[in-house]
Amino acid sequence: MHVKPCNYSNLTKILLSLCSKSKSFLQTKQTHAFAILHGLLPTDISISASLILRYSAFSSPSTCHLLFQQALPYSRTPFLWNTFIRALSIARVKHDGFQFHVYNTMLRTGIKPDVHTFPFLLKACADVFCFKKGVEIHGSVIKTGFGADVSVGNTLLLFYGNCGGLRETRKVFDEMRERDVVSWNTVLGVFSVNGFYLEALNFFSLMNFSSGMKPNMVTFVTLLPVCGRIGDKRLVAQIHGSVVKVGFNFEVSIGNALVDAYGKCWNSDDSKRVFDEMVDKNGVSWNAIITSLAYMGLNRDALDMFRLMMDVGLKPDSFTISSMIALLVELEFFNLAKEIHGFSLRFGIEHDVFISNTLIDMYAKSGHPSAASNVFHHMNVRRNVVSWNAMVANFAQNRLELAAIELLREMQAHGEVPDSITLTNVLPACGQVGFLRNGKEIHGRTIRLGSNHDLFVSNALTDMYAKCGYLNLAQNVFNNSVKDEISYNILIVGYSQTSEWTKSVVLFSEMGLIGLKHDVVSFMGVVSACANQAAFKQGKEIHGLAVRKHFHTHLFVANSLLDFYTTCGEIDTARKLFDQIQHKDVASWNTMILGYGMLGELNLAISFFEALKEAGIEYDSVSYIAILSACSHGGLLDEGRKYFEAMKAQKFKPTEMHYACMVDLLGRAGLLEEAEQLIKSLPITPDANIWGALLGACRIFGNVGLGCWAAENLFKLKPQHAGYYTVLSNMFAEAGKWDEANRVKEMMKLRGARKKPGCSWVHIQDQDRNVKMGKEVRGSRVSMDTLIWPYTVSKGSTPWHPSEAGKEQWRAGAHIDQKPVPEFDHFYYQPSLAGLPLGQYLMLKELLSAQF
DNA sequence: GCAGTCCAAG
Repeated sequence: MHVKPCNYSNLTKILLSLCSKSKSFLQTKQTHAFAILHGLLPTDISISASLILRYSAFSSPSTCHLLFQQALPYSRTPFLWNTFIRALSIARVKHDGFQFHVYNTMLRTGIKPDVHTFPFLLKACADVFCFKKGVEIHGSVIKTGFGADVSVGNTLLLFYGNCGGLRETRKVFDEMRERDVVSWNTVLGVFSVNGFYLEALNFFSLMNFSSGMKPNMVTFVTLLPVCGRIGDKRLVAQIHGSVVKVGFNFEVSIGNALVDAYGKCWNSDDSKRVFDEMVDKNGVSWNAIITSLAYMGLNRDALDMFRLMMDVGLKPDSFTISSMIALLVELEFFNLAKEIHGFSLRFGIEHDVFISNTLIDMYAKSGHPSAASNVFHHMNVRRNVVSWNAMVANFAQNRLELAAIELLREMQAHGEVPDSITLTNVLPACGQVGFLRNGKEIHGRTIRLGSNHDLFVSNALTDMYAKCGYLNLAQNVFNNSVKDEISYNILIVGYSQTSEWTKSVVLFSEMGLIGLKHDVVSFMGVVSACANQAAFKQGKEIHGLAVRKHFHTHLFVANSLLDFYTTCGEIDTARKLFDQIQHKDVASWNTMILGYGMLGELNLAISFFEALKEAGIEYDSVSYIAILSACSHGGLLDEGRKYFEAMKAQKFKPTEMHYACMVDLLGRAGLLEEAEQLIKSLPITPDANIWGALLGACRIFGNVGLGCWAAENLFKLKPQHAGYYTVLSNMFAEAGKWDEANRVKEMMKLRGARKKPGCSWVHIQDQDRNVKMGKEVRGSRVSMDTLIWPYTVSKGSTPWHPSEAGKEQWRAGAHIDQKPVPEFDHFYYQPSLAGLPLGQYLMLKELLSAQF
């Protein structure tokens, strides 16, 4: 048998081509060692070049550099230089523009660039959006006379197209001496990726009908996504016709593009038909049909198609896996998504930036922020901007706002440039914690980035300002942007919690007038606006509208209505609505408990709380706030203590709000010392609500000493809050200590604390009357958000009253002239429970009022 | 040359 003499050079080349197919780092390293062992490396430049390219695929620019340096100087031909430049681009050496340094070194060494050098350099510029460098290289192209070369011209087109200079692209195209089909396709692609879809279509007809250039397959593959983007079914069908005419319809890539394009214009029948009729199918075809179905919202069909793909015995690739996980996250099938991830591990395709990104998203959306971080930190592929964005979203959506804001800094330190999606992700975090300064900074950035007119961005900005309590700034962004339903909802909800609540109602009706549809959030916002101000008439009208439009059955809207009727004192109506809600959630129950507590129906409050425990609904810490506040309203000391102990015995950790309730409960029962002890032994720093409760109690019982202590702490926390000064001053006055009383008033003036005039809307016998607050309001419906303390008189249970002296004064109405009504944001007066936990809302309010 | 990941109101 004749054995061919072994040619190690050829063998290495074969091995390298195998490495290219298997994409195995280990094999590449083994081949590298093999080449060194057989003395091929410093001399054989074709092997050096191949290895450099192989390593570039694993983002190892340093190894590429080493291989290049090891190559003997005389063997460094333009070919090797070009390969090195190209490898650096593939390895994505972005930050330092090392390619250009290499190019300059090449020129200095006396090597003349050849016809391949410029395309590689221009491609590098296009990839890293380096406009200045590209223009410079364009200059060298002209100087060296390579401008006439069609492939150089084509990369120039690509460069100018990528870096956004559409005018320049056209100019280069028009000035090209020679054009081939690639030139036409490149411009077509440039139009397509930059969103100039109509221009792309015009350009295609120019090519097809006027230039005499015959479109090739690439032309159609580039054109079809454009048709899909435009969403024109007839256009896709037309292109489909042309494709059939020139006989490209049996090509896999054309079939794939057709499946996708039909899907994008919501033509599921033709999308499926093209897929079924494809003679040749590859993985892309299956991915295309799966993503098309998912795009059209046919999630179940997409899932079935994935199963079919597995049944046929096709191996899913990273495209399949990432889109399947995204699909399952959308369906909230988190367990199934994890299973699919397991699949990908088995197939060894988890090292993909797309898969990692979807995994981050999956864990974030399923409420496992640390698992998401874990994926992020252990990614063994290069993170891209989407990875960072997903992480920012992970933090922002899982109540780790500070981490989200911090990550924005960190990503820049890692050389990643935030895009408009990053900013839309951080903005909610800024709003959530009331970081106005950071929010404004980001606003500035969006303007510099030119993305402030992006609907997502402008909505996020509006929301951020609204959440920070700057409705004027929110309105400003709103006025200067395009608006959709969400923009309106943001402002409706934003105004609903303020004194300008009527703007919510105005925006609500304006929405209808300009043809935008109200949705659940619009109704929720406007009802809660009415609830906050006890605007009974408007609220009832909107309730009527909600019924007509069938929104009243939606849980969130129903909860807002409950809140509305309870704050308006219409507890019986609230009860009727409550009974009609089919699937009540914990907020529905909490609202009722708080409502009954507020109106002094203590037995009902307690029986509702007990019923909630029985109902099999997971009650939360807000439920305890509601029942504790009911107990303190009714002076039910023992019950309150019992519930507080029961709560601690469970998994609930008492928050500031719970302690405030307890201080209030003890204080009103006259157990001021015990309240004092409780505050001193707190495991947390007492907040304004806790001190406020103590101050209120001291005021009732005329305990000036303790009251001073509470007030001092309040002054530290909220120096601008007029209410606290007033209460303290009045306490001194009642104790006959006029000097001290005046001193407190002086202090208040000095610190610039302003009092706000108070007034309350009382509805008596369906008549709206604006009355001065403080009158006996027995049996009427009262909005209590401006009262100093809740003054409720109930039938049926033991009424609780302020101290006799205080009561007398109250009855006489003497305080109306003497005492300004302080704005006192104690939690009783903010009974907005709809949808979200009260505690959180108040914490936010607290943060919002903090000075920056 | 085709396909996939991240974003706003509650």
